[in-house]
Amino acid sequence: MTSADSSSPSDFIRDIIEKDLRSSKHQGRVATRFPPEPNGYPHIGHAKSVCLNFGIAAQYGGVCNLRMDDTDPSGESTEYVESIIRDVKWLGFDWQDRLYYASDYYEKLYQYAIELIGAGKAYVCDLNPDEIREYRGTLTEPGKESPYRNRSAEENMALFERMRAGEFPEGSRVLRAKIDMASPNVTLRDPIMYRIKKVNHYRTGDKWCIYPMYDFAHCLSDSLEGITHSLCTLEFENNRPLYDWFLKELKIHPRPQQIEFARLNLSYTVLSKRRLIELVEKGVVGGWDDPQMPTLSGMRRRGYTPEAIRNFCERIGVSKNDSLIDIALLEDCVREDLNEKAPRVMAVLRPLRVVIDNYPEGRSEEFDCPCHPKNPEMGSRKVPFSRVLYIERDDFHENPPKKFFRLAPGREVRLRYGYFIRCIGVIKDPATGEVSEVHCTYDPETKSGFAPDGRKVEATLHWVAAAHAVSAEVRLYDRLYRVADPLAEGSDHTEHLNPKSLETLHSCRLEPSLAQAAPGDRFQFERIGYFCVDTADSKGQRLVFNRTVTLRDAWARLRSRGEKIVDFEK
RNA sequence: UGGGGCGUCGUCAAGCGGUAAGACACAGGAAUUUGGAUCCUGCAUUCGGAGGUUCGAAUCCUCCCGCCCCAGCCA
Repeated sequence: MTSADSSSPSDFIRDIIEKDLRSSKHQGRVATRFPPEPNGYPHIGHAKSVCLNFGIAAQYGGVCNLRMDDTDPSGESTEYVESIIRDVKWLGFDWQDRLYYASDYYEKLYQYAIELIGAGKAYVCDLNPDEIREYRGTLTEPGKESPYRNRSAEENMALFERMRAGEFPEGSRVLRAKIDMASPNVTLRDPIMYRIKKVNHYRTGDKWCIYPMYDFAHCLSDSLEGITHSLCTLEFENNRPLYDWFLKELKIHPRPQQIEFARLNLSYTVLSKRRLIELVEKGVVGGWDDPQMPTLSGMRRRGYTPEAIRNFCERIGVSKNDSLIDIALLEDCVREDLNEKAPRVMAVLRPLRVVIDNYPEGRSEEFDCPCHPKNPEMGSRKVPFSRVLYIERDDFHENPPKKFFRLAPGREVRLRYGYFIRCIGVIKDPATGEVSEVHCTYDPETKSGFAPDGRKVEATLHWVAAAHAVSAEVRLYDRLYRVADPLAEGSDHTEHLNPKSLETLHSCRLEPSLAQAAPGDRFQFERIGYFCVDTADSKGQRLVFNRTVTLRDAWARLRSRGEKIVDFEK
C-alpha cells in the first residue's frame, strides 16, 4: 500500500469521517454545511470553514449546504446575505439548490419547542435579564432554580403562545430548557431557547416577535437538513452537550455530530466580525471591501485569487490548537499563484528622468517583450523606447552604498529588453540638491539587452519611455497592524494600526500596453510586485492599481538588516 | 478557584509503542536579461515539566506547569 494520497488533505476531522464511513454510521452519507450569520462580510477566517466544509463534501462524495444562520434579526441584512453568496461562489464552491435559511425553519422550530414544553422539558420564565444572570450562578458556584421553573405544561403552553402573539414586552419573558441549574457546564443551566424581540426581520418581516437562540436552532437546522457532521469552531465545545440534549429530548433519530476545530488567526490582522465592523464604522478603512481588509471582498479587490486562498486554507491545516498563522504564508500563496498567471509589465512607481545623450532626438523604436519569462504562450507586447525615459528613483544612487549594484555615476546597467546604458552625469535641483535627471549613453550594439562582446552588467532595470508612458495612481498596501497580534493582552487593536498600511502614489508612469487594462486585471510589475486594476476607482482614463503583494526583495532585506545593525550600534 | 479544550522547530503541522514528515520563515550557495522565479544546502539527539510502565515512549500511566473557552434574552 502506498502512503496516503498527498493530493487530498488529511486531518482529525477527516479521520473521524473516514471512521464513520467504514462503520456506516450515517449509511455512508456525508453532509456538511457552511452556516454563517448574515451580519457581516465573510473574511479569510470564514474561508477556512468554507474550504473545510465544501472540501470534505467533495472529497467524500457528499454535499455541503449554504445556510444563513439568521436567528437574531438585529444586525442581519440582505446586503450581508448577498456578500456571502457572492464570496463563497467566488471562492469556487457550489451549493446547487441547497441555499437554506434558519428563518425558513421558524415554524418547525416553534413546533419542536411546543413538544419540549409538552414533555415538561421547557418552561416560560418571567425573570428579567438581570435576575436570570443572578440565578445562573458563577463559574464556581451553582445557580438557583427559577421560581417559574415548575409551571404546568398547560400554563407554559398558553404563555408561550401569548409570547408569540406579542402580548408581552421584550425582556419580560423567555422560554427556557429545563436542564440543570447546578451543572458545572454553565451552558446547561436552563439555557434560553426563545426570547422576545420586537424587531423587523430582513426576511420574515414582522411575522415573528420571538426568535430562537443559536443552541436550539442550530442542532435542529442541522438535523432538518440531514447534516451528518456539523463542523464549528472551538468556542462551541462547551455547547456540544446542549446540542446533543435537544436532539435527544426530541427523539431525533439520525443525529448530526458536532465537531469543533480551531478558528483561523492571522498575524498582523484581526479576524473578528466585531473588530472588522469597528474598522468600517470608525472610517479606519473605506468599507468592507477596502483592500486593506481581510474580508474576501477586500482581498479580491486587492488582487488575491480564489486559488491562492484555497491553497492557503489547505496549507494551514485543521487542528484543535489555538494558533496564529504567519501572514507570510498567505503572501507566499498569492505569489505562487500569481507568479504563474500574471503577465509581466514595466511600471515606474517613483519616476526619475533619464536622458540618453547619444540617442537621436525624435527617434523611437519598439521592442517585442515576452509577457512571461517562462511561458511563451502568454505572448508578447510592444514596448517603445526613446531618448527620454523614466527609471525607478531607488534604482539610482549618486553615492551607492555597499552591495548596491544598480545605476550610479560611471556604472553600466541593462535596461530590461532594451540597451545597456552608462551613467555619465547627473543634474540636481539647485533648491533641494536632489538628483532630478540622470544623463547616460547607450551602447547601440546591446540591443534587446545582449552584449555581443559578452560583457556582463550587474543589474537589469525596468524603465518606461517618457513620451509614451501612461499615468496611473498606484496604491501600495501593507499590513494593517504594526504588531503580530493586535489583540494580545486585551489591548485596543486600533492603537496598533500601521500608519503606513496605505501609501498612494500619484505620478506613476506605466508602459503604454497598460492603457488597455480592465478593472480586476492582474499584472506583475517587474521587480516590484503584483498589482491589479482597482474595480471601484479605475474608470475610463483614470487608471488605479492596487498592490496585492510585493515581490520578494533581497536588496530590501539586506538594507533592513543594515538598519538593524545601525540601530544596534546606537 | 467549577467545567471544557489544547501544549511537537521562530510560525503552522504530521506522527496513533519501533527510534521526530512537510510547509512557511530564516541562513548560506548555484544559476539568472526581474536583487523575482528556479535549484541545491543547513535548520527539533528531542516532543511543556517531572516521575513511572516497557527491550523500546512524542505516543501508555501518574502528578505538576502553561495557554485558550464558558457566567449575552450574540453566534
